[in-house]
Amino acid sequence: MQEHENIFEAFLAEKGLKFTLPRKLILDTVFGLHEHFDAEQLYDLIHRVSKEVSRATVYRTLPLLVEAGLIQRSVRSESRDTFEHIWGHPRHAHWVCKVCGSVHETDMQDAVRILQAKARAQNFSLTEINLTLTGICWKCQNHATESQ
Amino acid sequence: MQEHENIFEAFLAEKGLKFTLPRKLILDTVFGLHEHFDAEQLYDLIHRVSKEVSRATVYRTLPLLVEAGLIQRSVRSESRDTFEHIWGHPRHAHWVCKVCGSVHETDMQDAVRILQAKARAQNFSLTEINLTLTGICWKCQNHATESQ
DNA sequence: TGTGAAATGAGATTCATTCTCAATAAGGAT
DNA sequence: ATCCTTATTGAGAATGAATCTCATTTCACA
Ligand SMILES: [Mn+2]
Ligand SMILES: [Mn+2]
Ligand SMILES: [Zn+2]
Ligand SMILES: [Zn+2]
Repeated sequence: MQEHENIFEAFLAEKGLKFTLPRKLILDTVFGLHEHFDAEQLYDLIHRVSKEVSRATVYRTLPLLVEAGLIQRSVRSESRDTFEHIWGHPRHAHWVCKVCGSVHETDMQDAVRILQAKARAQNFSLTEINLTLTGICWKCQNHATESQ
Repeated sequence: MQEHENIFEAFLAEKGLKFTLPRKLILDTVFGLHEHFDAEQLYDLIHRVSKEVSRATVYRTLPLLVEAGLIQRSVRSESRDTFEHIWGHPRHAHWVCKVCGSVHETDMQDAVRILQAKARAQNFSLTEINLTLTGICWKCQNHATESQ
């Protein structure tokens, strides 16, 4: 059994909930992915493997995974909520280009340290950090320059 | 004429758009507010003063204000997009308590400096910073302790 | 005052997400 | 193994924020 399964099972047990097959399938698919994803993409992916999980269960399970600290909401893409796993992944910031829509990631350990100190100072028990930087990427700036 | 009006008018002119009465009403209401708001709240507020602005125009104007750099999307509240003005306001981080839902703000000039340096280093033209920290506030932690 | 483009309002539409509820599955107790 | 209670599920209906449509109005400028 993989560690994220242990974590989720323990989390569910704590709340008197069951580690069912649909929940296991969803969890494993999420941790088999290494990109941001939304509920619909996840539902499609699971369906390639098995027809066992309904859309409703996908939508119901995602908030449980968030609560368990395994995933977090990420940059909202168009009109959909997106997620990414955080368990086992370093904190990173998202740089969103408002021209081409690309999303880059960078390390943010230095900023994280500052924020964690701030959280301690005000007695805030910090679990998620969501840092999104919006602007124009270097590629799109170059395009703008060329076309002048 | 207030400065945000000048900025918006210049922005619109640049794009061949007009600084109309509905847009002016929306802008002034936004800058008369000093809290986070969503489109519906804004629409209601404007309606107390005048029946001149439709819901559609509110929804259409908000992205223009974002593009003009006057407001930005903020912490998503329930299912609605929320906004806050940024022009004339220092950057701040949002601390969201996942128990009571409260949203606190703190200064983040130090983190901003780090991020701006990072943006320069990778040639990213940075216009918006959105930093949301999720966890449990000190009040809710105390409640949890008391009830044990 | 006339012209063309931009803007608007009312309401229809979209579509991601949540909800409902009857049917199942889990798993502890006996 | 069988009961029993409670959690879970799937299918589809419902919700509702946001967007779109399009006929009408306003604007800027000549
Ligand atoms: Mn990411
Ligand atoms: Mn704020
Ligand atoms: Zn770009
Ligand atoms: Zn709280």
